[in-house]
Amino acid sequence: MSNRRVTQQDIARMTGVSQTTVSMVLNEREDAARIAPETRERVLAAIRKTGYVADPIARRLAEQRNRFLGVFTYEPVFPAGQGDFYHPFLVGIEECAERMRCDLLLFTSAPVVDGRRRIFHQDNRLRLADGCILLGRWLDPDELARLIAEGQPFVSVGRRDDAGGPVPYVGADYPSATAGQVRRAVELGHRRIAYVGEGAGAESHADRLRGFTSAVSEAGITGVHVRFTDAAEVMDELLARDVTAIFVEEFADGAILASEAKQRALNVPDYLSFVALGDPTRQASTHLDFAGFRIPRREMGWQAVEVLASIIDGSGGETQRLLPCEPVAGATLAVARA
Amino acid sequence: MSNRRVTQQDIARMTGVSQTTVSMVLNEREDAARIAPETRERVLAAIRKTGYVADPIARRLAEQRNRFLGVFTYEPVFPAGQGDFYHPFLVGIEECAERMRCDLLLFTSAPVVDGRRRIFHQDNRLRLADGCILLGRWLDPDELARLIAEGQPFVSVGRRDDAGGPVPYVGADYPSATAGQVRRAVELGHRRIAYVGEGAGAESHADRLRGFTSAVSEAGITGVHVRFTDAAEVMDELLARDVTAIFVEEFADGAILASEAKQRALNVPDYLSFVALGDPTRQASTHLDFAGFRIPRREMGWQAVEVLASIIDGSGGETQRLLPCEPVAGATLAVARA
DNA sequence: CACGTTTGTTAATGCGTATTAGCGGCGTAA
DNA sequence: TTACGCCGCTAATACGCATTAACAAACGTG
Repeated sequence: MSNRRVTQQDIARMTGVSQTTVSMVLNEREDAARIAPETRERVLAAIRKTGYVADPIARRLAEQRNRFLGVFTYEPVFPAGQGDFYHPFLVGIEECAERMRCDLLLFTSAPVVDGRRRIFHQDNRLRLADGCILLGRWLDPDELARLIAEGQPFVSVGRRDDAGGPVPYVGADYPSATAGQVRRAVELGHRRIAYVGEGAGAESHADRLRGFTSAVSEAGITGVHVRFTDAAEVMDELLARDVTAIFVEEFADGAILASEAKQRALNVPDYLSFVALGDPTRQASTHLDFAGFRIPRREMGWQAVEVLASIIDGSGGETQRLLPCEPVAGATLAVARA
Repeated sequence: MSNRRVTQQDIARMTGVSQTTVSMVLNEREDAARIAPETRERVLAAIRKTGYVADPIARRLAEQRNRFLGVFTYEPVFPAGQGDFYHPFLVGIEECAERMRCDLLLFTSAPVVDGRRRIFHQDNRLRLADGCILLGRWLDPDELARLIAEGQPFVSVGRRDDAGGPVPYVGADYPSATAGQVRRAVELGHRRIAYVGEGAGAESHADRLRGFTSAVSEAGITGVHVRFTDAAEVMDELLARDVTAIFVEEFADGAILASEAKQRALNVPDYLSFVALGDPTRQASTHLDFAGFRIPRREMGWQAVEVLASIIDGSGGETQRLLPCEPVAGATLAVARA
């Protein structure tokens, strides 16, 4: 028995019609050609019997689409560690893809160079999909620029700066969310607050710092920006600057700083308040219920697929969306100490 | 300006050679044909100038294989809930697929009928992949039989009974692992032990009970099989039967029964020992460190891809593998009470 | 000089699909 | 009777690449 895939030609031979007729029946092209109901039934019967499915590769070559949505991540899609940051995005992506009757193609074949995957390489398979979702804290601007230049349909999950053109994205509105937390702190009497983190590099970090800075200046209070290095060192500096509330870019750093505070017998939140600007992205163990906000990751994944679909079928519409983050009251932000 | 992609034909025209020559240069087919170094350089120069990349679609069409591995699950691949049972399998699958330079195709488009997805349906896209990994506690025997009958390359993660023929699988050796735990209990003086669970239906359940039963009879002790209904009810029965150790098929049921024991002030493990036959598959919160074994889920995923690859390229070899489970000492199995 | 052999290149073909142009046969109106 | 349109279907082609067979030219070898 031949292991070859069944083709339209096979179906055609079985039913004594031409390959064209089989294609017509499959695509229900009533406009292009009429098929006698009797013939159509014969063809359909053969298709059912053999379990024939159109080869997506050939189909894409001929008609330029195959109902595949590509998913590219710089790290493995299924991380071995816990605290899986990508997971909620993928839940949303899968849900929307399912609704659109598309299959998900994970580009696991992308080779790793210098510790991370690359979109463009010798055997670039990106075009196997109709369009592509890009996931990752940071995306290489050069690769983004090339995607845009080549006109490949894609959407980034997370806001991206222009890269030789506007980048389609569905991101979280970090500036507003961060500013909201700053205002909350101000209402609670905080007048000297700190931002601990890079505040640069990845767009998501820059956005947080931007929201922080503008809200601080608007409220007329003092904002301090400190990079995270060593817990003791950072804490020394923050205390020296008489800060009453600490905004951490990374949840995990917040957990570390809070435990440092505990070691020094500084009460959280009475002496020192904490705000975590988003969900944990790294493994972080803490019993604290951090104040901050929740990134709508599932919704972001869902909407990214929506935007991608609109790009693919050229229906236009806004290709850059910022989604609001849900504030979390938490238990680490209290009235500022006297 | 035309937005069309650059093709080999374009390169050929630019350099005054044939499309074949361009293809030869690209694939470095020294064996098939020799290219003059001077010609090769001219072609390469044009390629560099235009930034040409081979169209993967056309390439796969000519090569007659996709380098897609399909992944089918009856439930969504990315479950919304925590305690994600599939995840470790997928980690292994992805790792191996990456090594084989294959992409993963998730059949998210499979429609849900009667509360679960089906492999076979109107618009069956299974053949889109070169081969397919099947994931799930339970697989429909009819669908398995059809897969075999149609000669579709596939591998099940988890042992499956014959379905009109031997089913290729990579499973966990539940009988041995369970028997090992029984022997451990016997060594600790247990003489009346219970198996709580279905022990039938899914192969993984039947396998556990089989291992339990044979080890019990081999040791000449008394084994009791009880289905899990209501915690109090089950506990009544087990105590009435004077059981000293409880083997639970489902981790979550073990957690429930242990808390029932605690309510009755029965000490675990001194009065009552517990063995969980595998990792949690449902959400289960417990502070107990259960005795039992660990299912090598990641390894199973990895090896399933290996077996699938050997089936696809027809290199033969064993298509049914059982992997050993790592015993876990835990803290719930102790010397039997007097 | 007839006859291989090696070298560099190309024409032709196939992969599986969608699409376009058309072809006979038939009925109907001019 | 001719002209025209409709019906049901098919031949031919394009898509971009890889592969195979073949070919022309240069180069020995007896």
